[in-house]
Amino acid sequence: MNRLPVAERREQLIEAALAVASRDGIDAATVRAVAAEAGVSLGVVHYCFQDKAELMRAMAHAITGQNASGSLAGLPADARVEQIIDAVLGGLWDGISSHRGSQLLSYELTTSSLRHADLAQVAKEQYEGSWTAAEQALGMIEQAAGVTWSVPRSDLARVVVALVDGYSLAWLVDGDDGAARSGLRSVGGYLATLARPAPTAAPAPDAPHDQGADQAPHPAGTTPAPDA
Amino acid sequence: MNRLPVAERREQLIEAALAVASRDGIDAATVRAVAAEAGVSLGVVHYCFQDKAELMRAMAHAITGQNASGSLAGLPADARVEQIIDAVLGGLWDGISSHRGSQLLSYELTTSSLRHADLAQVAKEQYEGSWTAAEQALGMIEQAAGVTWSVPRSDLARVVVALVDGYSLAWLVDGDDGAARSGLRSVGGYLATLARPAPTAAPAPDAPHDQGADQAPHPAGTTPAPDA
DNA sequence: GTCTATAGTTGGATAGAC
DNA sequence: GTCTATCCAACTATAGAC
Repeated sequence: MNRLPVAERREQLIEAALAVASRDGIDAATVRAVAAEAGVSLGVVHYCFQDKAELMRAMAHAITGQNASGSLAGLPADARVEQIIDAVLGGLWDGISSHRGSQLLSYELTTSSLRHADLAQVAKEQYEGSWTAAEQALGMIEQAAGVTWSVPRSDLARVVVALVDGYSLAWLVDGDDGAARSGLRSVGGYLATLARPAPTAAPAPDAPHDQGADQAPHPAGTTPAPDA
Repeated sequence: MNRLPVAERREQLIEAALAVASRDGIDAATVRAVAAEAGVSLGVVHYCFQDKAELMRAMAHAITGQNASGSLAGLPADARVEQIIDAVLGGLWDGISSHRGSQLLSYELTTSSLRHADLAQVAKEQYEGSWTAAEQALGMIEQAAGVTWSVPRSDLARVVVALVDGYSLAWLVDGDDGAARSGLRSVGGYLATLARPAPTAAPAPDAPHDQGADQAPHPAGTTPAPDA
């Protein structure tokens, strides 16, 4: 109905695609369905996007962008490593569990990307983004808690992403929010195990680093409580 | 051409479906494609299966079954917990990484199951099977190493499955086998952290117990998603 | 039991009117 | 720029010949 500039029309269609695909699955996000969702006619979509793959790529780009944005709000300023890690993982999980459809769509996009050459870049961008975000979060934890990690940050980021992915999938299947939360909490305890007091610069003023002590590879003492 | 009893024909078609879907993706596993792969005509498939969903369910059942089969061969008899865990995770990973298509198909099946009521049971069965297999594997490690876990075995099973899922997804995307292996190894160290010497029975020095030849084995896959 | 033929949908993409 | 109309391909499913 309304005549819009192409750029705005594209945004509108991307949002419509996101709505349909999150709600009904990636297979339901046909060009027709997206057009209907946006209230435009079929031809409009093909006018704005070269083909369906380009629309899907744009949708994927939009969803990874929004995932990256809503994560690290205010960290607890003065707190022990465990608490900070808990807060970060908790916030992350809140973002995931409150958007079930989007989360499932993300996995659908990943698998589709791995099968169709048209979308080959999508999965790589998703994980590049996830790993980078996790690394940044780990960096923020370092600063906030006055610690460094005893393993390379990139390796740790990979563990975190893998865990969150794994727990997300399980939660999508069985819907057990409690199991996911307690599982993540217990893993947070493991992460805390890998933290060491920062060597050079003075740790945060009001966060004495009694934590983590100097431990060898397997500190049997600090086991993550698997559930609470 | 050949006239086969329905049961055998079904087996043949299930294998054809598995071949097509592993190779070209779940969307490519159309009734036509499966019929062509099996070398039969279109009608035959509809004669053996009520509809496409039933074929997909049968295929899913077959893939979770085969995932369950190929896992815990001989464990190292006399070894420390770390080594035993390493061997189990390593064997598990070998099974996964040598069947990329099947692994990816598992995730496709999970997401499809979560979207289509026809396949609702598939994902639940996949994870029930994975969790059970992981618990059994943990039990075998307990016996082989003479330890018990300091957290409930079911919680631990969930962690293991989540980690393997997460690393599998990442590996499907970036193909970095080394990162997956070293990540799993480091996680194995974490698991060892949770082992305690078994209280009652003496931890027999050399393989005291029967190897579970009839055991169902490991975690199969699911799907991926990016996180924040 | 197996095949051919075909019905009946649905989806991607384009042409051309306005 | 937008809409209608249409083409063409692929799919599920069934009917009916053999």
